[in-house]
Amino acid sequence: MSEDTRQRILAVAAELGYDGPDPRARSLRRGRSGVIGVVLDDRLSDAFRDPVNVLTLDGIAEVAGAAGVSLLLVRSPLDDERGMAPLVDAPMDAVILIGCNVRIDPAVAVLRRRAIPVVAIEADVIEGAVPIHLDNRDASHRAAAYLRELGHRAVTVVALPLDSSRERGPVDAARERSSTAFTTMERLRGVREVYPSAPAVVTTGSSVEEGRIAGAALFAPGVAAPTAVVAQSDLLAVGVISAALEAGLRVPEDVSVVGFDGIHVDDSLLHRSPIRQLTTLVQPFVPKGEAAARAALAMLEGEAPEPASFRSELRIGDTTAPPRG
Amino acid sequence: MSEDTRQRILAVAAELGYDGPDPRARSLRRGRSGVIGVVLDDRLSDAFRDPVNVLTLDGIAEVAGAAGVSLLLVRSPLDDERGMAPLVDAPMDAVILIGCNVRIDPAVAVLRRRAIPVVAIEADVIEGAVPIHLDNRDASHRAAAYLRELGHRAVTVVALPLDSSRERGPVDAARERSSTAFTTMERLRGVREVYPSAPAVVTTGSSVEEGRIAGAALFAPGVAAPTAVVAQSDLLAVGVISAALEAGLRVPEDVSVVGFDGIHVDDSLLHRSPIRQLTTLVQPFVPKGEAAARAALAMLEGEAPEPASFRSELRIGDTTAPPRG
DNA sequence: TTGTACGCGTTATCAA
DNA sequence: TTGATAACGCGTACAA
Repeated sequence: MSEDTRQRILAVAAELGYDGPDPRARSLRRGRSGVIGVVLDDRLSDAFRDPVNVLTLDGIAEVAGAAGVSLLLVRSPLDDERGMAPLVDAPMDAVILIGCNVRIDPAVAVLRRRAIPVVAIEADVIEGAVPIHLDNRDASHRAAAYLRELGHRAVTVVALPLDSSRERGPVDAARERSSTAFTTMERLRGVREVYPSAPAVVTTGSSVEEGRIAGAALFAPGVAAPTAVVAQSDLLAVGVISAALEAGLRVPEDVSVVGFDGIHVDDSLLHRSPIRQLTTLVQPFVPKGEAAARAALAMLEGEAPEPASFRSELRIGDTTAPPRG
Repeated sequence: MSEDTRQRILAVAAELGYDGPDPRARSLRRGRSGVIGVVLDDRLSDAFRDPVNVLTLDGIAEVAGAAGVSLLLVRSPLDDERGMAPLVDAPMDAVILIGCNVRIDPAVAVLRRRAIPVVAIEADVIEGAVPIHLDNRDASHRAAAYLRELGHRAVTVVALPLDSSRERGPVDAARERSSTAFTTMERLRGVREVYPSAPAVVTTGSSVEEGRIAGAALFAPGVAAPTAVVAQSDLLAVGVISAALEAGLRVPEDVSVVGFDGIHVDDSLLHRSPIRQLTTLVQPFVPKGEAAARAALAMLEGEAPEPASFRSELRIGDTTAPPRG
């Protein structure tokens, strides 16, 4: 356009107090909002307390940020119909599901019909969602196999939640069958492949405190304590260790503990013991998040998304040893 | 409407594959998107690494979540004109600025004209923004006064970034004057009220590694080392301590270190020393975030927002002691 | 109770 | 290069 016209327009615009395009109208017209939704399972304030989520977000943010896309944090829809509102009402071009234990098929169905791309991290197979996979089952199998090599026979699993009800306590066949938490079940199955009858107790979430509670029950006087515990997260593992120490047991001499995740663990209780490094399965959080974001962006561009698969490594620390006697 | 009509409508809707209201159109028409933007200063992936941001987000998420509002994470606009795009393009009903060192007045001006409420946490006075205040200056003053009581004379400040350029190195009058980082300057001024000529070195951000780099320079052989260091964050303090230990100095016998924030600190280097608790200024992150979110929600409802002011407490740990001799 | 028309602010298209 | 017009999908107000 001519400089003349340009100036005239700018003048009128300024006079009218025009502040540039309105994002709402723009996104209506273009069908794009420049926003990727990230669905977290917990209350956001809980989610931020779990390094697993934060590290995964880290990877997602890295890729999304570079593409000029913002992240919308949404809590996983409750079973409640009305609870689905935030997910359905929020303007998003794509959605990434992080560790969703809750069954959110109905919500995903809505997103599908809207042609909103969905990427699912470590979820069960979801029709129409691009999977980002982690070898939860195989990795747990390897950890269990390691304990078997050490000579352990009595192994108990301290598990993540089985479903959104989040009841604490021992896992029985019925609860297992009705579980909606894919990651929890995969990790449990991996251990059962080595220890078919290993008992499991479920917690209400991944935290040191929950691990401590579960551990306190395991190491209570008068109960036959396991010689090894497979915790389904590092936070739980730290809690279990702490409960063991409080019960007067030594780790790893009296009881071995394995974790999962490979986060940077900090707990003062550990530091009062000679333990320096947790035996755990180290998973690649950041690359996982990056892959998820890349898949989401690819789908936005109409390209074929790339499913991705990641592998965890067993890191031998000093919380595992052969059983006594 | 009659049941008859209702059924007919539902039938047609299903037939046409209607999936409920489109969020984009709905938000255009209603002028609301149900989204609060949270502006962070760093790349999001860096921001997630800083517990300060995470804890503040924690508080925001708590309140926002309860109100059914989602959070949109946006990176602070670069000085670059084009860099403002994400902030201006994203559909948001209100904006919370977290620790913005960069001068974002232009962006805020746009938001103001759009009548988008702005809440600023620990920012300099911004026209039209509701302030959430922390006693950075007074708190730093108290920490410095404590060092003075102990008898320290040679105190150096290890500072957060002064501006978006983020150049490492000593702070001179010119750089101080041109600083855009309000929090950094307030904390520095607090110390200077007690030690008017205390030298300061600036880092590129709040991290253990940056603290280590700054500390390494302070404790280099042949340089007159300070007897006390005021670090402007706990992460920096940990780095400084670690550098001191590496330089063969004992903390607090040879050098005292004060932090800021009161986060849960974890660093294996510390645990190889007898240090158990950092002397630091503990600030109420979560309440601060909650207050910010409440202010944002209030403005959305057209109510008068409540500015808030928070106070930090000096927590005496074992990283401070009288100077030698 | 039901149907219809308009406007929210853009952007895309087409004609001049 | 410029100007006019339609359509995105919803909510609301008004008329039938």
